[in-house]
Amino acid sequence: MPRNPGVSSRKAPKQARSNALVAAVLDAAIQVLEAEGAHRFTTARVAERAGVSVGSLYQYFPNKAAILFRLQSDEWRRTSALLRDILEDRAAAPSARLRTLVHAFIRSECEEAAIRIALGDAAPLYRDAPEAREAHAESAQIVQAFLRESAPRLGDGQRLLAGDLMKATLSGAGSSFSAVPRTPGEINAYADALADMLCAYLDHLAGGG
Amino acid sequence: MPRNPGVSSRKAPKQARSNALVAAVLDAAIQVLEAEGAHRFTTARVAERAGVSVGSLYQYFPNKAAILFRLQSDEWRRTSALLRDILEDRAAAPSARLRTLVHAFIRSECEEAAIRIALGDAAPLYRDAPEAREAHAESAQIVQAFLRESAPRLGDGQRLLAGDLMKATLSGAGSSFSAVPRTPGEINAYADALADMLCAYLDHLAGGG
DNA sequence: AAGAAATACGATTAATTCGTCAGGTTTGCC
DNA sequence: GGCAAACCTGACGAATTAATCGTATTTCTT
Repeated sequence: MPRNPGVSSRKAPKQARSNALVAAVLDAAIQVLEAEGAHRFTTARVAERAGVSVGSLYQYFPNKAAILFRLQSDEWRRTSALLRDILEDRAAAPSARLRTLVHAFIRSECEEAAIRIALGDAAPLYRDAPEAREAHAESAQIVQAFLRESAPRLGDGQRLLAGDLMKATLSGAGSSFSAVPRTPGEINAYADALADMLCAYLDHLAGGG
Repeated sequence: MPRNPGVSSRKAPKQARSNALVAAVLDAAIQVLEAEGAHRFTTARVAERAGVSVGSLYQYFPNKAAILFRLQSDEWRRTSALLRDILEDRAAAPSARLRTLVHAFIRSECEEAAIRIALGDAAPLYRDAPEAREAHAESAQIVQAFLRESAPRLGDGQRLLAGDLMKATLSGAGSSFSAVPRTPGEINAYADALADMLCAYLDHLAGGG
């Protein structure tokens, strides 16, 4: 779709003010995205909100997509950390961890729904960037480790498949659910139902694999 | 986001040539979407590909979003029909129907992946149209009827929740899976895994509900 | 065949957008 | 102070786009 001109930093900031500028730009980007939507997200608006000039912005981001990619990238990193923190806690039973994860994930998905929706709308702009692939690999590995522990009798192929499916289910059900504003009660009930489903599947895998 | 100017037909075609024109436009729209992506989907390109002028196009569609909404609407109708055909066939056991549905759905999702991805990318343009709401209600009702039959002991609230969850899972897992090209073998394996998961959940609902 | 209604055309307008570049300003250092 | 590197600025060019409207053509009716 749009070109794929590399989405990494143009140059690294060296002085304090340029670091502050990059931070201000990213902050402003979130605000613009949240307040105006993906459709009105322009470098000019971001620069204005950040209190800098477009020229400065383009000194640290090669194009508009790079800003969006950076935001999405940070988001992915936070999600990976969440996965790791919860799924690697071997003090709790696997199904309990899974349930905790689902609740935490759905809650966070709903809290920042506006940003995530806007970022999703902008996905066509950065989706095909080569830098995007590795981001998913990390969370996939965490899920694999979890499955290796909680369904040890599963073959490698089956485990890869199951991991992909669980990841897709979590993120698909999450974004579908958070597309409309939700009350805390709804969030809890939905997360419980989703946890029921994933736990039932985990049992199925561990048992009759 | 973009205005919400109503997305219904501007006027109904009355003569044969105008009916043909509308059909040609819709056909061309699919081709443009598939060949160029949502990002390059313009009324001018659609009109050119259809062999008509922009002016004619705007006589039957009030704006660009209306064309996209129409395509998505047709897609939703086909999916509803699929749901109904498979889930209402009371000759087969519920879990068998569910498995059949998952296979059919995932296969169809992969067959027309390019269109669906492009249509999804364009979703911000028509998502907020009031006409969109009722489209989902129909498929929700079909799933509710299925659950009323296959998990009769479930309370109304639980059933609504479970139905939403199953719908979200199906479509979320489907679009996530079809985001990359797949071989028939992969499609089968994934559909089986997803069916396993949904069937395990259905058992859970019917049993310990 | 003639008038009315429906349909088709496409140049044009007004708006928006991305990203650049020539030149000014600040910082750090001797 | 004075110099160079880093940094900042914002007007501007080039491109794209959605949708209109005055005019021309076709079809229907009588």
